[in-house]
Amino acid sequence: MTIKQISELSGVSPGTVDRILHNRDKVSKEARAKVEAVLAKADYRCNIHTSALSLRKSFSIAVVCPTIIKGDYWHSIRAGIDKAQEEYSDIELSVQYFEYDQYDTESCKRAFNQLLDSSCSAVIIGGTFEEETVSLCSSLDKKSTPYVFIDTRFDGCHQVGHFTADQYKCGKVMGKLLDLLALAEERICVIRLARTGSSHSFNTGERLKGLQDYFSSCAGRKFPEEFTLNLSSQENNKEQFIEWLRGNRDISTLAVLNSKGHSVADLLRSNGISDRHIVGFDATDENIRCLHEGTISFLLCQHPEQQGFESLQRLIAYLLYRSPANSGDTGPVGVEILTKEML
Amino acid sequence: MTIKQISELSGVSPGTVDRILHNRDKVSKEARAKVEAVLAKADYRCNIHTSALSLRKSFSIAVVCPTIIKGDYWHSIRAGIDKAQEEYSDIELSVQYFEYDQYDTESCKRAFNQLLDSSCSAVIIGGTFEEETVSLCSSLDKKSTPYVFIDTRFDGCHQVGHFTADQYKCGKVMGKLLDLLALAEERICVIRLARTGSSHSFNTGERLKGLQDYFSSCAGRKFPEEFTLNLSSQENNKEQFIEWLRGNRDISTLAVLNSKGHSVADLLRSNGISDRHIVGFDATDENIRCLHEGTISFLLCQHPEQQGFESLQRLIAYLLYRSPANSGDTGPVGVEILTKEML
DNA sequence: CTGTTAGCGCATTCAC
DNA sequence: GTGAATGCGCTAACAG
Repeated sequence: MTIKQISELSGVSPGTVDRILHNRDKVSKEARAKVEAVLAKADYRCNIHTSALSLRKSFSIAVVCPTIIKGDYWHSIRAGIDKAQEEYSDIELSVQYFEYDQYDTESCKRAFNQLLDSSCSAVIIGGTFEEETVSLCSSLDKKSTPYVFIDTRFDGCHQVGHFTADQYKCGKVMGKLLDLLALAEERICVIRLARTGSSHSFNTGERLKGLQDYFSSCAGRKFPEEFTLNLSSQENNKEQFIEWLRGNRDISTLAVLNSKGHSVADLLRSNGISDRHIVGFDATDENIRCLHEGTISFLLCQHPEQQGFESLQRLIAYLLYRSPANSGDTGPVGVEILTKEML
Repeated sequence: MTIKQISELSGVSPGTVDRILHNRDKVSKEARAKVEAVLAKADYRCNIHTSALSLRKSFSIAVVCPTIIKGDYWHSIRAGIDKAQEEYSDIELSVQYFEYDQYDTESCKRAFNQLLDSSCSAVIIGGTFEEETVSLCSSLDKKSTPYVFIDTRFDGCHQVGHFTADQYKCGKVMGKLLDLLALAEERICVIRLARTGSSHSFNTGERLKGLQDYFSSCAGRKFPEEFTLNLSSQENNKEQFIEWLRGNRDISTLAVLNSKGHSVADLLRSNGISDRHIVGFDATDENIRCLHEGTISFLLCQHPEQQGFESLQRLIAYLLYRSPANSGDTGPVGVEILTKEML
């Protein structure tokens, strides 16, 4: 079913049909009536590719995100974005990255300002710092530049889409895995990694909530305890942790709520502790290595590639057709459990 | 980079460039040299959509598969095929299904013959019966009709692609889950569902192998035992099974190697047995219900939708461009672990 | 307000 | 052997 066919069926010109479809210009009531009558039963669907071909618009997409490190989370997201660019190669897209140090607010501000100076048609935001990100969004709103969120979301923004896993569910699933790994009388510990800045706070918070809720509804099991570990500066904090583990052999199972599971795994290994289970997040190269080695038992993964792909896909649809904002969840991307056996 | 640009850069006409790109006609050495020089550094990639637009070919795809039941495995595959058809809606595709009863060789033969009578451009094969499928493939080979396999594969065929999870790995993963669910002193039982016909034998065989290999390398754990359960005819076989379970309370964990986990779960429930764990395959509606109810602990899932999507995508690429056969694995689709908490 | 036309990238046909 | 012309579905600009 093409525009031409519609026009023939309704006795008007293709131009008019196009005008009605994209409610571009003023159209007479009669013409509209005739065309819509045909449209009602014809299930016409616009061919996005020929449409783009004709529009021959070119879009520049900006991506702001934490520094992309090979084999890391945002590296996979970029892979997904690349794939989408490939898939829609008939649409002229240029993608520019603005990376920032996720532990440095100033670097983030700088990246955001650069982005605002560059003229871009749409933005993919991988935000870390709430205040700065919200401010960025309101600037974009003013310029009516559409944007989507990946991984995080903040309230009070008008994003066109939002791509992330359901972190609360992730936490629940993690709870179940921990529950399985630890025998009834053993203890579970959630390791909170101290970090400069408020990074990932929303996601890890949701995960913790899910985890706790799992254990609340779980009779006959001690509630997991928490340990705050500082991997960066104070050496003695690490040693304290190791000592604590040595002194509490019944702590059999450790949860790491962000992608740094490998750091904990390596720390244990370098101290000759090999009788604890670790469950972590994200299939980064380092974490995969630990899964291989057996120092991590389970990894919970989002689908970063899919997130990247769908983000760009969403923006393209929006740029071409202003298709409805769908600002809520865009079909929340799922969680995946990864084990050594799957590698 | 367009054909026109290439032609300008190399000082020939677009027609000639096209001839060279698709090595269609005889082209003079000089022209070829000039164009290939430009091509070498220009990384031209044909725009599949405009290409299809111009070719305005229409393809008819045939799908042969076991009867599609709503909420079942092949239903999801069809969803993926539909999605691909949507995504490539600029290419005129008609998809026709030939379903057969997977427990009835004759019905399968009938479907295969119908398929061969219908003239189609390519085939997606969800085979069950080896002999019949191999024969179908050789008929298709003779007509040089390309085909891909979903879910199963048989040797001696010349498929253009093959979309399935790695069943051996699935088995290993299942082993790990069973190992986790059952306490050290408890026993694990693999339930083999007796079925008419040789259905799914390859897949379940691979799964069993993986499962066994997991436990071989797993010290201090009894090897899982097997029970062959006949759900269809003999009532006493079921009762025997229930009695056996009642008499062996240390059998805490049951594995079902195909998608019928829900049948076992329901059987236990209707007999008031609720202290056993079940691990099964495939996220069918029935299995999902059991996961919800808590009667199934884990489901291992392939990505049937993705398999369907990629199958059609692969065929399109092949039909349009005879792109290299890639008859091996086409990036084996992964396995996924599903739990109640993810729902 | 509406029909006509040209052109996007590509493949084919038809003159040369 | 090769270039020019045409049309696929769609949009935009222009002329009525």
